[in-house]
Amino acid sequence: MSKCGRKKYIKTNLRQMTMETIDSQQDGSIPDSVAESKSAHMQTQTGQNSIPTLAQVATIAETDESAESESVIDFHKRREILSRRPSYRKILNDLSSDVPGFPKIEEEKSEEEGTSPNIAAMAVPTSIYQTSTGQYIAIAQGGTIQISNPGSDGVQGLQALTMTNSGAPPPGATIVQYAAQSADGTQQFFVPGSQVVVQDEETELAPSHMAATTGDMPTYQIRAPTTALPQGVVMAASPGSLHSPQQLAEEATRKRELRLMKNREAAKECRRRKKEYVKCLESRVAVLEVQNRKLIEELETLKDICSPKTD
DNA sequence: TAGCCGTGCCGTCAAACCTC
DNA sequence: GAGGTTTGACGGCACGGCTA
Repeated sequence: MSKCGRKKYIKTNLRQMTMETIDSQQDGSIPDSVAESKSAHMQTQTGQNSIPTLAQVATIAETDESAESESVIDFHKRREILSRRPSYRKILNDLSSDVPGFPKIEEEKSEEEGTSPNIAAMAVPTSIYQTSTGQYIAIAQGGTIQISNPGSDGVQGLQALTMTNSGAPPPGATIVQYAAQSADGTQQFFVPGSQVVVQDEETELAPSHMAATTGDMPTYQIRAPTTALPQGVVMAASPGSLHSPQQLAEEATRKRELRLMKNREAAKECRRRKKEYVKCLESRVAVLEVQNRKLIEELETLKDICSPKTD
């Protein structure tokens, strides 16, 4: 196993165990089948070159069963337990409903509500957000977005970025998805159908996401479609206008690019949520530890009060 | 200083999950 | 059930710390 694979395997196990711990906290017990499958999972770590999938883990654990009927039942049990868990947001919101004051991952606001769907809403009543890079983003009623750099004090000195993100795009508009500077997500720019957005050659060499991660903001130009398109720019075409196999291939490529771009952004957002989720769990652990200490102290105090009576 | 190791982040794929 | 969303898994890269 490569070092990378080893690292990821450890991470995977860690998460697996963490999730089981959470479940056991909620249920009050760890199911036997989980423990079994976990041990099977751990066994594979020492002598195997490949990382077992959940199904493989279940299969490995299954071989240990003596009774066939039991193994079938356990297999399904394990499959249920090891099957995909609810999203981080769902888990966290479930937890937050149990524990008052526990932070919630906000449901993403739809665009008509005036907030960018990919900016973390931090349960602040005002429409001012801070990105992971420290930038402040304020969203005005009219959909105007203002951005200030972390260097400026608070939200003062905001610079207006003329952009509307409410309502439906105008008819025939081309939606251009644009990777923002941070991993906070994407913004959509509606461009009239007679024009296209072209990334400048300087930033074109590296993909936009690379520029985003390196901190170099990609720049774009709006051009007429008659001009030669640089590499990497894919024009959208209406499905009815496709005739030749080449056009079909281009359409397929365009769809694939779109899908990859969306998934790229989704993966970023998922990782952000995961981090937030882990942070929330850590803070919950801290709170519970404090509670636990207080209860122990209280118990000791009560013991002290009660003990003279028994003597 | 080169090599190794651990860690973090990213893009992609695939499958589970969700919504309509 | 189709299509979109979410997330686990994987490979790759970059970077910093450690050691011979």
